[in-house]
Amino acid sequence: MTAQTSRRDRLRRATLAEIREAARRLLTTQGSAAVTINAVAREVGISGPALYHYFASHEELVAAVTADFFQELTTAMRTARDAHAPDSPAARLLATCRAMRNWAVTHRAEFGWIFASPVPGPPPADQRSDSPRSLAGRDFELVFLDQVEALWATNPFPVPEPEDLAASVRAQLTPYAAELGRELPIAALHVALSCWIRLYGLLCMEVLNQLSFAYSDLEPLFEECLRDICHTLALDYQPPN
Amino acid sequence: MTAQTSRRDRLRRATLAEIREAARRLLTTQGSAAVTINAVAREVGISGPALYHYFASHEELVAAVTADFFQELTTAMRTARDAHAPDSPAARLLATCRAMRNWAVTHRAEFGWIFASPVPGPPPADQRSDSPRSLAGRDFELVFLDQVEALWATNPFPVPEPEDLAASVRAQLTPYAAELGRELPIAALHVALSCWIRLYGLLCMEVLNQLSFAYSDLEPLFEECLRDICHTLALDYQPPN
DNA sequence: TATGTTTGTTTAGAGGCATTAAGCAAACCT
DNA sequence: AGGTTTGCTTAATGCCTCTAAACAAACATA
Repeated sequence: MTAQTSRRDRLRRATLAEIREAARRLLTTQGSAAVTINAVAREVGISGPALYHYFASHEELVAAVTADFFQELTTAMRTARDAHAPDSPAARLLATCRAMRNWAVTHRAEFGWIFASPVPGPPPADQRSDSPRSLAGRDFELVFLDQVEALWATNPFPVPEPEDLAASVRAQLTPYAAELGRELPIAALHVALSCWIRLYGLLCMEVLNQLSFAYSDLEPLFEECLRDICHTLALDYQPPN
Repeated sequence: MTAQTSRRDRLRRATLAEIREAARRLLTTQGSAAVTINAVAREVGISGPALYHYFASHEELVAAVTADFFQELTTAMRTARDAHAPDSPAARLLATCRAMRNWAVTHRAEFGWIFASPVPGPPPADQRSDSPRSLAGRDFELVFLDQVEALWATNPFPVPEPEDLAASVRAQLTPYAAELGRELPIAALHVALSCWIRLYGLLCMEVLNQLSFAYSDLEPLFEECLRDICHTLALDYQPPN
C-alpha cells in the first residue's frame, strides 16, 4: 500500500520536511507573524509561489506545522511516561504532566502557536475532524486521558455522585465519551477533564504571558496544581527529581 | 488642567471614538484579521493614511481597542459587585466572577482578542507599564484582588504555612505585593492569585475553543470552579439566580 | 485683520504578503 | 521517442502597513 518511494517521492518528502523546518525556524527566531509563505520559501531557497506545490494555502502550512508540534509534544509526554513502570501510575502521570510543562517552557513559541493559531471553533461544519492537525490534537489529549483511564481500572478515584453531577454535564459528555470508546464512566471522565483543564489552562496562561505581572517562574504553581490533581485522583504526590 | 474643549478637540474626540467603534465592529462581524488600518478607515469614511493622525500605527490602534475592552469588562464586573451589600462578601465575589464570564461569553470576540492580541511578555524592557492598555489590564486584575483583600480584612481565609509556601513563590511575589501596596500577606496574595488563575484560565480556554471537543456549555464547569474557590476562601457558595 | 502655524485630509508610492495564471524544463512513464 | 506529470519560474492582482508630499481649512496672534 505504501507507494514505493520513487526518487521524486523522496525528494518531495525531503522538501516538505525542509519547508516545515524553515517555518518553525522563522517562528522561533522571529515570531509567528514572520511565518509567511514568501519568507518560508525564501528560507528554503525556492521562490514564493513554488511553495503552493507543497501546501495549498498559508492556512494549510500553519496546520501542518501545528500538527508537528502536537506530535512532538505528545511524543515527549509518552517517552517520559514510559520511563516509569506501569505499576506506579502516579509516577507515570506526574512524569507525563511534567514533560508537558517542560516542553511548553522550552518551546514557548511552539506551544503558544498551538494555542494562538486560529482554532476558530466549529464554524466549518463539523470541524474537519480528519485533518492531521485535529488528529494530532486528539492524540495529545489522549495521552492524559488514557492514563486516567488506566488509573481508573486499577485504582478508582472518588467521583461526584450522579445527583451532584450537573445534568447538562452528563448530557454534554455522553457523545464525547461514546466517541472515545473508553471504559470510563461519565463522572470519572468529567473529573479527568477537570484536571486536564487546570493543567492545560495554567500552561496556556504561563506561555501567553498572562501571569508575568506577578510571577516569573511558574514551576512552583505547576507543582501545586499537580499536588491538587493527585489529591483529586487519589494518588500519592511525589516532588520532582 | 483639562484643556478647554475647543471645537477641534471635540471633533477629534468624536473621530477617535468612531474609529474605535469601527474597529470593534469589524472585529465582531469579521474576525480579528479584518481589523486593518485600511478597513477601519474605510468604515469610518476617511482614507487610509488619514487614520495615522489618530493612531501612530496598527499596533497602537489594537492597544487602544484592547484597553476599551478591558475597561468595559472591568465596569461590568464592578457594577455586578456593587449590586450586593458590602457586608456579604461572598455574594459580591460570586457576582463579580459571574459577570466576568457573562461578559466573556457574550463578547467572545472581544475577550479572545484580549488574550490573543500580542502580549509579547517583557521584551520591551519594562513593558511600558504606563500604556493605557497596561493600565486597563491592571485595573481589571484589581477588581478581583481588591475584593479578596477586603475579604481578608473581615473574614481571613486559611493560607499555607510559611514552610509550605515555596521560597521562590515568596521571592517572586514580594515585588508585586509591594507594587500593589495592599494589606495582603504574601501567602494570602498567593492564594488569591491561584483562584484568579483558575477562573481566568478556564475562561481563556473556553473562549479560545480549546474545550469544545468535549463540552459545549461550560457554565457548569465555571460554577464548579466557583464552588472550589469559595471553599478555598472560606466563603459560602451560592448558586446563581 | 492679516499672517503664519497647526491640523485634517488626500493622492502617490514603496515594499510585503497571499494567491492565481501562464509558461518552461526536467523527470517520469509507456 | 513522445506524451504526461511535476517542480519551478516570472507576471500580475489586490490586499496590507506606512511614509512622503501637497493642499485647504481652522486656529492663533501680532
